[in-house]
Amino acid sequence: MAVTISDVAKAAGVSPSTVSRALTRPERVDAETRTRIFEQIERLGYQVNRAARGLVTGRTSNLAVIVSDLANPFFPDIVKGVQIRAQRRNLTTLLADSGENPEAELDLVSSLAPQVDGIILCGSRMSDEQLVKARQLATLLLVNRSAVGFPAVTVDNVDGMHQAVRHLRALRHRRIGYVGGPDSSRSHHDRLAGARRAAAHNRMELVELGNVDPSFSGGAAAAHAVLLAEVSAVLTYNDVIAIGLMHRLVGFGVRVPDEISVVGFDDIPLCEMTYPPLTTVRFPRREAGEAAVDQLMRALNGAEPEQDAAPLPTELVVRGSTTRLHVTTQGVLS
Amino acid sequence: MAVTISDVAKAAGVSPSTVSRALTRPERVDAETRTRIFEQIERLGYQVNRAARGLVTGRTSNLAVIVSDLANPFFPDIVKGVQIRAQRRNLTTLLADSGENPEAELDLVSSLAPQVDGIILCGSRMSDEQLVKARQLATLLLVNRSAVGFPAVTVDNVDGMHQAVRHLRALRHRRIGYVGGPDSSRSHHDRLAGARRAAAHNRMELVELGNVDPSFSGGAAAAHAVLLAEVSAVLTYNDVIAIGLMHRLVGFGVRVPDEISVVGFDDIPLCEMTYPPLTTVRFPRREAGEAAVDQLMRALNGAEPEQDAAPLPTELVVRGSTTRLHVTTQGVLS
DNA sequence: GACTTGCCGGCAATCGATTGCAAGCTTGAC
DNA sequence: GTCAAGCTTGCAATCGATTGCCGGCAAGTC
Repeated sequence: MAVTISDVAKAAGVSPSTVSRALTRPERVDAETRTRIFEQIERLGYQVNRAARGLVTGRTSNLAVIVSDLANPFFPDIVKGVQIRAQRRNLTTLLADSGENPEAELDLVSSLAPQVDGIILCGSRMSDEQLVKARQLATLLLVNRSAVGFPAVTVDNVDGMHQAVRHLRALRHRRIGYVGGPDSSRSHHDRLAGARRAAAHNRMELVELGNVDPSFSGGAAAAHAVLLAEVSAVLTYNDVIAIGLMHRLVGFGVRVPDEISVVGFDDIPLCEMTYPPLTTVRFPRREAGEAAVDQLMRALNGAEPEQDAAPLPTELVVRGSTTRLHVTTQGVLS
Repeated sequence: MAVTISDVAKAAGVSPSTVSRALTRPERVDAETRTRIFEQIERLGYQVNRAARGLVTGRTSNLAVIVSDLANPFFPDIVKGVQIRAQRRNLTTLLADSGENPEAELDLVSSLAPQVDGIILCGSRMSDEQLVKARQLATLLLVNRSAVGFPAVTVDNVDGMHQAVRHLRALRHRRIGYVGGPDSSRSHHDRLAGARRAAAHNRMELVELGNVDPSFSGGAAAAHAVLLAEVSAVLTYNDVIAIGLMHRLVGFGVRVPDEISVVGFDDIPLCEMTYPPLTTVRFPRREAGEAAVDQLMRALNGAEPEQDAAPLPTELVVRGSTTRLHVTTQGVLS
């Protein structure tokens, strides 16, 4: 069987309590005894039994991440960020997939709650009421979603859009479109607001092209609206929409970026694999994952959610789907 | 605090042992008592404390999945399959990412081992020796990798390639290429063998175009070899390579599929999003994930790995990256 | 030299389940 | 009517840690 704390105690010539103390409050045990204990721990390959520890402390040293869809390329980097930080803190990560279903998400929270110290909700689809219920079950932390009174990790969507618009402005575009995401999404509204403000600020015309499902087919479906709007460039709610849109535009024989420039949001790995590669705004996913663990731990230690951390910075990534506008209508050729 | 087994016992007017028995061996307790107990469990919302149970039974009811890279679109569906089956069996899933690093993978196994009943290794990068070491730490199950004496879930790579080759044959191709994956990969060898045999069987010429890294850039790097080989169609080790290859070919101005047909393997979600969409062979990932849990449980109950389950079936998915060969060289125009 | 103070470490209770053993009861056979 | 067999249930030990409490000892104070 496995090595227990008593084995170590016997080998080091102390009582089990002392070994336990050496592990959990090292300063409470004499330096010499401590090193003797750690030598034996090393030699015997002792590992704490987390079940036993959890039983008495009430803490599991587990944390859960719930994402809406594992296959969505947006999430892996967030999860990786979480894992990195969690590992450093000696926490184990459980990962669950809600399948975009708010009820399933709430069920997951309730079934995961007893097994974890806290839960990180990535892009939660739950309503505010459901969130409140969920909070009674476990300590929560939201990523890329915010609700009053909940600790959250957010990114600077508004500034990201500013950068994108400025980029298009520099490339001489004047009339641009925005293909929106789900109306229920907070980040959609932030991004739209950012686009509006930046367009106004740069004296550009912004055509709002409605909301679509944040999926490949949603983006494809927006192609008609984009063409009808006669814009020379399009911003989109996210990369997946942008990629679907480009796909359909190319299918129509429209040249990207020569006839229409396209800008995504998020910078998922796919962006480099499309033809042309997609210009986009980077969402700092790994950083968000790491920050999530830190904030969750802070919340577990009783911090107020009021101390909302500043949004994480975003950054424009220029690739091949945007280019300088060739003005031909007025006879000006660039 | 949480509801315990004693609370339920008190409420139902029995001893804690009886409640425990009702939970773990229902047939050992009187039917009437049992229903009384379950009523109280329901009413009080009792949930077993898994730490406490684990402490005495030695089982954690946890299982781990280790993948080489979470961001690889190949894995999510496998993980989903695992989660579905695990949930049904009341198991919790831990997910870890080895970052393609065999040593890190072994470390993960050793740190996860005490917390789980078994570990599912997806496309493990470990050497056979490392696998043997890992086996001493935990009960293992391999997915998409095989090694003698280890229980594994595999798919029918050979037949998949047969289907792909037959497809190209029907489209009149006669001289085709195969861009290989890592030489260390078992499935690469299976797929190559399948391609060879199928080509011979269909009287086609198979040009082996070497091995590349199974990544987007690996695929792109193979473009020159493909062009030099003067083949009219290419099979690839996997979809990611195929997509990288297509990307580069299009960059060279080569029309896909008109000049060269391309076939991938795996059927990752990306295949539908490329232009043209990629013809490929479906790797039944969700099914593999589900089978993995079942087989792992069988292994935990002491089954012999000899009873190797049959490989899961693969299936050709025809999309837009393959087309009928237009024979122009001999003056024959179709 | 007596007494206070504080560090160090052991004892024993505890967390919430499971399970071997045995007692009590019912049932049925002889 | 007695006794064996079998079913149901409770008692108490156990899993492997943590932690409050207390005693022993050394150092420091007056």
